[in-house]
Amino acid sequence: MANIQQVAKHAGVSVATVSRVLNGHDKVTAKTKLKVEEAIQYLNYEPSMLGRNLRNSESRIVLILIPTISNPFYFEIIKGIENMALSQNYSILLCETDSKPEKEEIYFDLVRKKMADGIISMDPAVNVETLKELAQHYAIIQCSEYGGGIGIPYVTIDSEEASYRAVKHLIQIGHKKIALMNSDEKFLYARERRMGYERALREHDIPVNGDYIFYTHELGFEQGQMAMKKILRLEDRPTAVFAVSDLLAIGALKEITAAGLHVPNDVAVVGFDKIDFSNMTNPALTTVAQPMYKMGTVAARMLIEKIQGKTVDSVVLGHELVIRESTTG
Amino acid sequence: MANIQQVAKHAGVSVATVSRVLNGHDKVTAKTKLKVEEAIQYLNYEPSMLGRNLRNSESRIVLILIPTISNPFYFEIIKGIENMALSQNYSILLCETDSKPEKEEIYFDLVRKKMADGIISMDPAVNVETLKELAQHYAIIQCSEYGGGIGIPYVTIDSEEASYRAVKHLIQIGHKKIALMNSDEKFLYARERRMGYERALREHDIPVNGDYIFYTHELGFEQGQMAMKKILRLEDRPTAVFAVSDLLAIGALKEITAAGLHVPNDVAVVGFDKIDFSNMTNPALTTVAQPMYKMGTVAARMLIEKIQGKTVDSVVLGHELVIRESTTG
DNA sequence: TTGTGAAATGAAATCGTTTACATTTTCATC
DNA sequence: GATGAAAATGTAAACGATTTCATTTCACAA
Repeated sequence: MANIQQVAKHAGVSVATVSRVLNGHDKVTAKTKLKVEEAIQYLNYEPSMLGRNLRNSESRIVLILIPTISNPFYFEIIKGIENMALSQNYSILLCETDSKPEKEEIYFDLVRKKMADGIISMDPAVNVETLKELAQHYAIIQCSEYGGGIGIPYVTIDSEEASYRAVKHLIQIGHKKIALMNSDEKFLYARERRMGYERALREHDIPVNGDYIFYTHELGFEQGQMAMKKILRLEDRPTAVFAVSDLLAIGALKEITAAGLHVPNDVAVVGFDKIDFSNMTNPALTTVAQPMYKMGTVAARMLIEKIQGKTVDSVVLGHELVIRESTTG
Repeated sequence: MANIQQVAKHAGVSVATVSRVLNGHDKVTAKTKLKVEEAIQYLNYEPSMLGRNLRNSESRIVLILIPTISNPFYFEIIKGIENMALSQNYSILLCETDSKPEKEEIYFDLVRKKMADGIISMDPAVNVETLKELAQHYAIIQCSEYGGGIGIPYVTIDSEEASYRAVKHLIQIGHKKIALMNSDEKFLYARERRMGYERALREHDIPVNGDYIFYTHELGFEQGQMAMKKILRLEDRPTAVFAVSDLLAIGALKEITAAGLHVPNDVAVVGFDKIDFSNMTNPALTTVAQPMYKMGTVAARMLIEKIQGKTVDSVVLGHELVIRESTTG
């Protein structure tokens, strides 16, 4: 609980000198450095970030905005962000918005009040207007989910292409009746993924059937179950389902099995995200892998550069289709 | 980017008065209050937490220490902590230790450097010595996992009793050959859960068979698979498995199915934690539910009281056995 | 010995608040 | 209108660091 004054006094030097040995930017004699270090040791001194932060007008904290902590999709991204941030002496504040503007506002306030130096937003439901306004004064990066054309740098994958390749895989193993389990098309990625789905179908002369396209309110397990129930009731039942999230796909899996049908013999299933759990199901899920860890590190690096006042460009990363039992048996 | 000085000037009052309307503790005339509020509005002023925090010697940030963010077990607890914290104007820094002392040290340093006001530790692998030493100067609460007798308040459940009831359930539906999939007994909860397991067996005159007890290094899916492989190779194969975490149990589930056996007809499975996924598997998992959200709110309340200098007592909460398909078909 | 420039150190301002204490204003009372 | 207590406001000192600028120290050459 000592402060820099006491260290200075104890070492017989000025506070400036103590600060210099603390930060190591400036030169000090080996002898005085030793004196100061002894005093630090003796007094068990730890520099207070509160003082330092005020003086430097920074908090060295970055905010991560996610809709909910329980979606495993975010794990690897968060790890990527965290590791990059830590290496640059930043800490991360993980913020669940629950897709509620009130909670969002609480966290936005944190940056307005200088408690955070910047934001990485992964919340597709974020209030774009506020974000835009905030971006004029503070460092903001969009990760994975993004609003296009609002002038905020983002890092993401090519959703349309990923979706195209997933559906093409289903076509190539013989499916023609392929359902799409999509989320609300107010989200850009949902529109892109439908376009990829349609492109794959068209390319193989399969007509797009509106009855095969389902929209869910959220991307969770229950929504997957509910949508699958509807799909199973269709009179001309699809033989394959492409779901835009693994949790949706896992819900479908459960529902198909519960109906006494077999995956993939009766219905094949493809998910999206390659969350850890997608490998734990029976059968293991075919899914699109996003380079999540990389997305995290890139987003963090971009944010830190933005904080430092540099201009940064958006980045589109690659993806990969992981073929497992839910399509190939 | 205005500061309190400029607001004061613009409103024609002193900074003290501005501070007073900001905080509302002290009395100000309705008229001056209006003037100040107008100035705040006009200048788009937001008080800086950096200045305030330094002056108040607090950061209003609490640390949550968890081994890994990808264990769903922690979700509800974290939500509980977060909501309670937010309601008291605290923010939470979620810290993954990966069970590595180096990372732990980074986060401990954050509280030493006053960047955080306290810690809620949920990491069973935490360095108890350092924690004990830290607890002499800073507010620390243990949640769910705890080292006993080290004088740091904790909130947890009665692991022994929960384990006892889970195993008793297996016995009551006719099982006699019950395997235990436990984690390393260097952890208190692991020892307690084995004791509960043994108590249930003894109470029904079933001898404890050392060959039926397995230890895993971590509590994940893969460890569950590996342990289950071993169990399936036993010549006198158990008819039931009690795993001390849901992820272990889910690994067991997958392995049993892969071996062409049926759950629960060939092998019944019980997990522990009632994570979201435990309901998404085929079959759904019987498991012990801990009152996670409550644990979180209680831990947060305890921590905040500790920060305020009050003395707090440890708390033991109730639990509940959730019976689903993996034991009853 | 003295002068010189470079290197090391110190003094004091600064970051943006809160608050103890001092001062002024207000207003009921005589 | 003077008096006084209570209410409102102002002044200035913290909080704990960093950094600019001024000053001292030092080594070395003349």
